[in-house]
Amino acid sequence: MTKSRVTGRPRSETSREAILEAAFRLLVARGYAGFAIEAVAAAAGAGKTTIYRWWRSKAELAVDAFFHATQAELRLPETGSAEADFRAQITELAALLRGERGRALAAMLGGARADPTLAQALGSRWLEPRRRWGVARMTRAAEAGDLRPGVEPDAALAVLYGPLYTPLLFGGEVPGPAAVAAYLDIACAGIFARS
Amino acid sequence: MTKSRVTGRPRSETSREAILEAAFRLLVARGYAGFAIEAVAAAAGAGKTTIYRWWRSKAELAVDAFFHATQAELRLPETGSAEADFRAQITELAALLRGERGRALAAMLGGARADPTLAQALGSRWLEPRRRWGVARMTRAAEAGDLRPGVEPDAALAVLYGPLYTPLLFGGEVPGPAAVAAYLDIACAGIFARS
Amino acid sequence: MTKSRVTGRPRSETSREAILEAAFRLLVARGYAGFAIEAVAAAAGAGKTTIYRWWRSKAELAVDAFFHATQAELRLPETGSAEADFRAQITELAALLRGERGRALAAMLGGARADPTLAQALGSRWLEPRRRWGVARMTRAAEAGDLRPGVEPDAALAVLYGPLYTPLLFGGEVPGPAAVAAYLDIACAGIFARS
Amino acid sequence: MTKSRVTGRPRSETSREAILEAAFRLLVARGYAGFAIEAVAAAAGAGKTTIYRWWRSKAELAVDAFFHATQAELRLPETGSAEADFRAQITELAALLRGERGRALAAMLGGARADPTLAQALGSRWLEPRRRWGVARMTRAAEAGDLRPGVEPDAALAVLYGPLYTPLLFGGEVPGPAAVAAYLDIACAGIFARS
DNA sequence: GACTAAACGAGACGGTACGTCATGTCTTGGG
DNA sequence: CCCAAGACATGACGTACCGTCTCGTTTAGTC
Repeated sequence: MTKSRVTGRPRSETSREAILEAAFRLLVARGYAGFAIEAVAAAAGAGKTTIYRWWRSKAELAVDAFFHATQAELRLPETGSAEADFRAQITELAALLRGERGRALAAMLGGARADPTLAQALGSRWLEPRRRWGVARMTRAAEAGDLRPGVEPDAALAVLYGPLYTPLLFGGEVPGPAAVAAYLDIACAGIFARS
Repeated sequence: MTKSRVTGRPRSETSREAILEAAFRLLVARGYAGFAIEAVAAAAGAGKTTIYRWWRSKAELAVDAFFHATQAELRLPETGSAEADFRAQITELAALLRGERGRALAAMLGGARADPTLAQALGSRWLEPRRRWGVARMTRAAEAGDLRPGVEPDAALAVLYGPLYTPLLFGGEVPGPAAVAAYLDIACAGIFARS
Repeated sequence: MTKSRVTGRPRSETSREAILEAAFRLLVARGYAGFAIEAVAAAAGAGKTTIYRWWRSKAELAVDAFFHATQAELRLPETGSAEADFRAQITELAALLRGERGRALAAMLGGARADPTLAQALGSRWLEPRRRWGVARMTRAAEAGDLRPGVEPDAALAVLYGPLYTPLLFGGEVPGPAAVAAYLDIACAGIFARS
Repeated sequence: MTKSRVTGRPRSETSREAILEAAFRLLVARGYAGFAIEAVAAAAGAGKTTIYRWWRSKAELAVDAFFHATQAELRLPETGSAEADFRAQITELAALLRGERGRALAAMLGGARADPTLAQALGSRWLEPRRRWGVARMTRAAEAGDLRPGVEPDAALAVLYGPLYTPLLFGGEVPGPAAVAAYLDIACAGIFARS
């Protein structure tokens, strides 16, 4: 239990949101390089001190800004068919990555190489929840006998999600719906048993 | 036809190599963030001018340093079986990425998000040659009837290579030999026809 | 007629004294530079608001703190001999300036250059009363025929007090008793008629 | 003999002078408080780095700026009469202190209380040379029998110069020619023997 | 063997952003 | 209405690199 703070001026919610929104806009518009704390402060009409008070690093701020804009927007579906669930989720994810959020995520992924704390934050807040759902769903599919024999959940997830993220590395575009469907056809053929 | 330069002191090969080696070492040791031109110059015992004379940007220098260390080390194999060729090449690539070169490449991939010229340089010098070989090999396999029906070469390559690069994005480790084999089993099952 | 304030919590005398004493201690210990409002508030266990409510500027607070510590400690003597009176008063003043109060005064004199309100406050509360007494005493001495011919009171006071304060300007120490006596010998020889 | 530097781009004299002049102007116009390194850099069209490269502190820069504007303008006279020498030098000094240079010096004297290095710099570069000349001249006068008996050089100098500097402490004006003459009459009467 | 001309090391230059600090104002809940 | 606590916008601090520039010094080939 954290000791609840009772004295002093409370944190300004207005300022917090202005900062997160300015940060997200800068991230989208100018990439992680142009994402300077001073620029965020100026754009948000906030002081640098306020930013440093609440976010320990550029990394934390970037991740928070991303999630402030993304929220719980992504569904983690659950139908009868594991293949349908993964296809739906990945298709939706691809759509998100093709938009502003994708630009922001790509920008952060760049910064993540230079800043391990950003990599870790992204891993624990973005990747890990999806991964947990994926492993669980894949395991249930295995128990239901829906996977081809010898398919390990980890490897299957790598094959399903890897092709989606890779273009972000080399500055390419996230694949469009047709390309996603095409690679999912292949990946699913390798993973799921056909009745 | 550019007029051939005949007079003046010729470029110092010693200096060029010292710079490339210092750059590579810094890239590996401190990531793209710690990869400062001033630091490279100091480590190489060179002047900043010399670096800026021969490399237009950090990006170019980084890429050159990477290839100076990597050379033509990667084989693009050619046996009777497309599947065997891809598995061999990807397994070898995974081994390279797990070493120093992988660290350097990961560092550059980070910088590439902030610096489009680096992304482009990496794309054209690293990714594209491999991709060309991959497309050609995949096309020949298709013509030989080795692919499952409906498999497009682009999508197949995405499924083969994507899982390898993705961990670089989130700060993870490049998969080890067993993990590579496991995901290749799945990917190949989706791509190649079984006799 | 000011309307007497009847409602609300009355001003805390405890807090007022804690602030003045903390201010004086900081002034002595760390000079005008280290004399930060935040530091005073922290040392006094007070809020910054309380300080700003009651003192309009650092200058006012410093002067108040100085006089809170000094009070009416300095006698303005009155014997038969003007020379004796001035020597006594200046000797006593020198002793005071060599102690904590001198350190505080010196600190404020520094701030006074940057802050005219402080200079003015010091002038009107510290210098002017002494000066008034000095002019009056000197005038009476002139009327009594105790001054050398042509000696103007203002100039005489400048010669008497100037050597005392000057070392504060250049970071030197206030002169000790012997040095004070030595310069007073000279100054008095120039001012007072010898019977 | 300092080792002469032979490599690298030589220091820009243009930049050095622009900085010193901007610093002096700011010192005169806005006091030591408004004398910010950033403001100097902006006004001089220089980078902050350049200032920090050549001046270790605000203090050093201020003192250098003052002397750059003052140069060897002050004569240290030498005639037959010690009294005439001192009167000439002090009268000239008073004139200087009443002008821009006086404003700058006053500003620095304020800063000196907060910054001991400034006090020291001023002491060693401004006060000490004058003091050395004063002690030497006074000693020669003593040997020539020109001083009243019992007059110590240090005390005599304090009486001569103290009244000139003291007004700087309390924000007052440096005395005008008439006031200087009046106090010098008194001081000299106490110091010099009359034939 | 002197001359020419480009490359070299060194490092100073004007800048930008960093993360920290103190200022003076404000906004709470509690006394 | 006062108080403490502390968040807020502002703006200077001193540092680290950026990419450009100007030096004096090699180090070839050409006359």
